[in-house]
Amino acid sequence: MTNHDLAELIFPNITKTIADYEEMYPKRDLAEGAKVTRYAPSPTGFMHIGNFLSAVIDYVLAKNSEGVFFLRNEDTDKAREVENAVESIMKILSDYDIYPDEYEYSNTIKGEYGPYIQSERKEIYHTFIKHLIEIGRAYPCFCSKETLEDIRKNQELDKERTGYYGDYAFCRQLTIEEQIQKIKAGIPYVIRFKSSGDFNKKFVFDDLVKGKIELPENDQDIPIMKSDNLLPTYHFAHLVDDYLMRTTHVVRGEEWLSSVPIHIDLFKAFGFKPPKYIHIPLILKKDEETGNARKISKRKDKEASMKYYEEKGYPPLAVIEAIMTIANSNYEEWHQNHLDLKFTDFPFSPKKMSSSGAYFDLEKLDNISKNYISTLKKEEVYDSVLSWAKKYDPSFHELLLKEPLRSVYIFNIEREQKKPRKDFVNWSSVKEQIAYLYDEYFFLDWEKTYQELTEKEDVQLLKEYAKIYQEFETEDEWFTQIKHFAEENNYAPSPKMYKEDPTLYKGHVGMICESLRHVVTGRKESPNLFQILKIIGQKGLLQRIEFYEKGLK
RNA sequence: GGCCAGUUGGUGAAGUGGCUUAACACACUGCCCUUUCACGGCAGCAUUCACGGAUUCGAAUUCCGUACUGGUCACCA
Repeated sequence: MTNHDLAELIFPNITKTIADYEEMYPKRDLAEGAKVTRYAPSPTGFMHIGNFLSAVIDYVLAKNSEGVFFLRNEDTDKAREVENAVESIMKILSDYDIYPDEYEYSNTIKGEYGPYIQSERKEIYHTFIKHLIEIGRAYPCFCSKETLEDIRKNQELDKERTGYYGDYAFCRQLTIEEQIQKIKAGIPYVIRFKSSGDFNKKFVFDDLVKGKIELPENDQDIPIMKSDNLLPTYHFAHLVDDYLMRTTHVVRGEEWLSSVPIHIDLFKAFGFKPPKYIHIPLILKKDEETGNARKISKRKDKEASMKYYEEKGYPPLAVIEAIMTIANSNYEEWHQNHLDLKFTDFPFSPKKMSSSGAYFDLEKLDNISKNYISTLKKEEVYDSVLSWAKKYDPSFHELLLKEPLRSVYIFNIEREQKKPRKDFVNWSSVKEQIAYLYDEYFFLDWEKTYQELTEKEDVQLLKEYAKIYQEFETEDEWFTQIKHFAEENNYAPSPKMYKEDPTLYKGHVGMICESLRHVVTGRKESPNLFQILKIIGQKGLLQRIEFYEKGLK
């Protein structure tokens, strides 16, 4: 009995060889230096911001070098899979202007290196495993979950390293006859990789972010094929897929760093050259309870999901800017100097990436987003708010549709100037910012409208002003009039005059403006009053003053 | 516990032996501008790079040790 017999017993239907596949998936015909990257999520229907970061880096790396970026569906864990996961991933990516060159879902396939769905690559994996068995580098393991658990407990008790290695690798010592006999007896088994390393020996690994790291050699006989569905584990799929798909750069989270020895051992067993690795830092968050940094969590942190940014209505480019700043902190500066270029043109450098965990700072994102929105044209703002509201605020959407001109006008207040206002952080905050201009919201609820204000305004004075209010062409004219009005009512026409001798006046013109603003907008701050008054007109002004007065009692 | 990594201000960080009296951005504070808020302008905000020791004429930057933090140790990726 030989390894060959064992291999034939386990994989009787596998007739292709590794060489066959190498021929089917030849070296990619790309220019020198072109990078082949991939985004390889498991289809759980949830995109974590850390995964998104790696996808963005993958994409930039590929586009930057005229390489290829492909999407691979890692669906070997059938228990966690959700429907249409790939479509939804493609959708999210496209929201951010990221388009994989190669991908596959339902009946659509693009690219020559597929299938891009792991569960459809079973035969390929089996071919590689069969080879490993034939050369004596893989074996069936019949240990039950309970046995494995026992081994671990004993190791912990003896203060030994945990795992399936050395003398603990019981099934490694089985003879081929025993193995064949057990298989024939129908005992379930996994296939394990026969490791070749010595844990006490180190090798140097060059990570593109972290630089040279000394790691122990791999002596763990890890499972490479699962017993129930005969699909490979991550480690083995990574080897086969990234080899055959000719991936040059693997971008993944730092949590993978500790499995690098396994991957290197695996590549060595086949005599393949491993890809370059870019282990990106984890995205962290300060834990409220402990005050320590911790990995941003899917369960606890809403901002861990890319869905959050869509719901809040952050413009995709603002999110990209924030993400790119984590990738390379000089991104913002570069972007400022190259406003005409896209993020894919950014010369991302793994070396410059911080090697410690990064915080995704929501405050910073707000700032980036505010700045970005302030540069948009009024129509762009209108369109964006409209499409956001369509999904997340139907009544607001209706209103915007009903009054497009008025809305666009409102969005344009203090926009077309050198330094535009920065009132809008994201689309979901727009309504609150401008609600006072819509009667539908303003007259809804007195308490709510004036909740910010505590001081009582001089209604009589405002009524007097409303009487003489007229719509002027220019702001200067308008302001001259209100100055006169101030003087007539014993208010100083400028704050300076008032400051010189406050006893001479009841106040100054600025105070009248402030009162006006409070009553008209219900807020302590608002854009230019002149323009607001223009929008609501004298009638609107009177209505608002009366509304305010009524609610005072 | 083993292995690996990280530790620069309120925050994110630049920085790889002298050009650093530590860049930039966010936040914060003050002043100025202004009809208000915002925007903008100016100024302030780490005598110091977790701690201890070593190498060196010279260290945030190299080495050793300590502490703390994180990751990992699944038939999950």
